[in-house]
Amino acid sequence: MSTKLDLKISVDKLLPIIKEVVQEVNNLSIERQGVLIQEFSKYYKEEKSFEKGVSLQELANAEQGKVITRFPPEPNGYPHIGHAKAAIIDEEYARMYNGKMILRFDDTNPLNEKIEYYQAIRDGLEWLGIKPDLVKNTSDDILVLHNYGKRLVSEGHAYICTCTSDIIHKNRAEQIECDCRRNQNEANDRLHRMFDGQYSQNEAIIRFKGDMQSLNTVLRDPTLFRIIDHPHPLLGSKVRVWPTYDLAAPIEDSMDGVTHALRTKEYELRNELYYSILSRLKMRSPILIEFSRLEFDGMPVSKRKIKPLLEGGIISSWDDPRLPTLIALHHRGFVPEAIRKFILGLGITLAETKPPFETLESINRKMIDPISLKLFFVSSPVELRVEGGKFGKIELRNHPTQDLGNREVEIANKFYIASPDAEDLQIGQKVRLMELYNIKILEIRYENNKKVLIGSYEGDRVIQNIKKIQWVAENDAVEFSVKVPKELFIGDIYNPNSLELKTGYAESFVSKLKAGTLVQFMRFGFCSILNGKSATYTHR
RNA sequence: GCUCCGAUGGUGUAGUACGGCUAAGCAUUUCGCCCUCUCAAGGCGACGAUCCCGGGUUCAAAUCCCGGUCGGAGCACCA
Repeated sequence: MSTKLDLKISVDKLLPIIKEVVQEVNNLSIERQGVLIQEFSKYYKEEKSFEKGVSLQELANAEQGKVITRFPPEPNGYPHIGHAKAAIIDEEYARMYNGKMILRFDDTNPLNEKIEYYQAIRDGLEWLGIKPDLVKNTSDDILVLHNYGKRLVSEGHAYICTCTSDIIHKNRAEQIECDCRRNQNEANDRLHRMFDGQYSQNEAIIRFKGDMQSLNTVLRDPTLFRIIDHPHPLLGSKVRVWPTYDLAAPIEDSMDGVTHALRTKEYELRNELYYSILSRLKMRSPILIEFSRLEFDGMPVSKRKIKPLLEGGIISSWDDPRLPTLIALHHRGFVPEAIRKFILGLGITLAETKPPFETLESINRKMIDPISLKLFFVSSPVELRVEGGKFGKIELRNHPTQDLGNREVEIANKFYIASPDAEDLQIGQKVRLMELYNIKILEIRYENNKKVLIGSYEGDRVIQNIKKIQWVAENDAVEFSVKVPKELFIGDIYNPNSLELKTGYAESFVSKLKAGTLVQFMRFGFCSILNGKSATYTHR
């Protein structure tokens, strides 16, 4: 009815009829109602593609209220757009089925984890508006994991291998089982030594009895535990025997009740191992689903590429606007709703592609347009003197259609306009100073080698079809600069011109704004305020 | 090298499990027009895909089968 205008108009006439029908239906038995619903549903085909791009396709074997997903980042760096994809998909599915979503820090390698990163990931998720139903660490379960490992060994599904990594590597390639695997009678003894600290790092590992003949090399007796003598950010040096991802992930997922475990597609080959470990342990197995990684062209996500730039001082921090980290996107002026909509629009695909950053920008632009203060900034300013114009205080609107308040500006006869505009103007041309008045260019001269435009006041009324330009009053101008991020990498190499600095004057009003305020500098672009003197360019 | 995965307009995707309703929807980009005190937003429109290639099955294939090509991943005591 909401889409049929004629019905809408005559709603008061329809109301009695509607009430009658509702009464009639309510008098029927529940069974009868069910039968009728079935019948009627035949006439109403589901509109599948309704609001496409904002909802995910159905999950296999998903029951309302019973779906549990999990987002398992390793706390080894700042979360980026790739993490956002995984986390948003996990959360969206949990929400879609009225289920639960777990945030699990997969912190099983003390060499990589840092306490700082646990927090950075939490902050990133919070910004995205993701509230996990449970937050835990894989390391919380370290003893349980040890027990499962011991069980695998004592039941003959795993063994302690003391071969060198070279030998292991070679045997894998040649599909040969080593003696460690074959001597089951030594297993228990070795097991004790493993956990009693009698082996040193690199001396022994626990390996899964997979299948050395398998074409899937992951199955050729992969490592389940190794010894790492390095303090863990949460457990210190108490623990030396650490599980690998291959062991920890399936057990944790199974124990946590995860029904649908989503991961990126580079894990595809490990699915067989995952299921195999759980079945040897006779544990319930989640459904594994994979999707492609998310990365932008020229904006690498990999720590391998970013860390050198950071360490070399080329990039000063993880929130540099050229980076795809969540904190960078945030500080640059992207809103979390835009990230979510963008990611959901991508869907779950196995195709390895790099979506256009412009699409994200476009979504964001539409979202921030109504909430951005519309202000003036002139880059590479050129002086403009107006004869016959008014002096004194005037009020300017902060947004043409939204109520975002006004600002007061004191004007005189001197202004600055942006150099690209100044270059364009011809003598005799009429142009409007936005929100102020019209002028005519009388003269273009040079004073001390600097261009100065002289114009005359030509009335207040808005004239169609003349150029409208932004301006800053001379006595209201503050020096201002905007950082404009470009592609960090071109192909595989660092782009030295990836950060451009545009300098000029902005209205003094900007110095009153809090960091993070979103503005649109008219005819320049959307920006996020950094402080009273600078901003970061969000996008055009 | 071996194994696995993928392949729809410039880009990202929908559709592909149950072949016809789709010579293919949406978004983005680009370009017009309208609106507008912005180079933004909004409205309208246009350009743009023989659905990687070659065979086959079928009355009918983007959708099924076979064989290629190209791209990605794995072959870690990382996750």
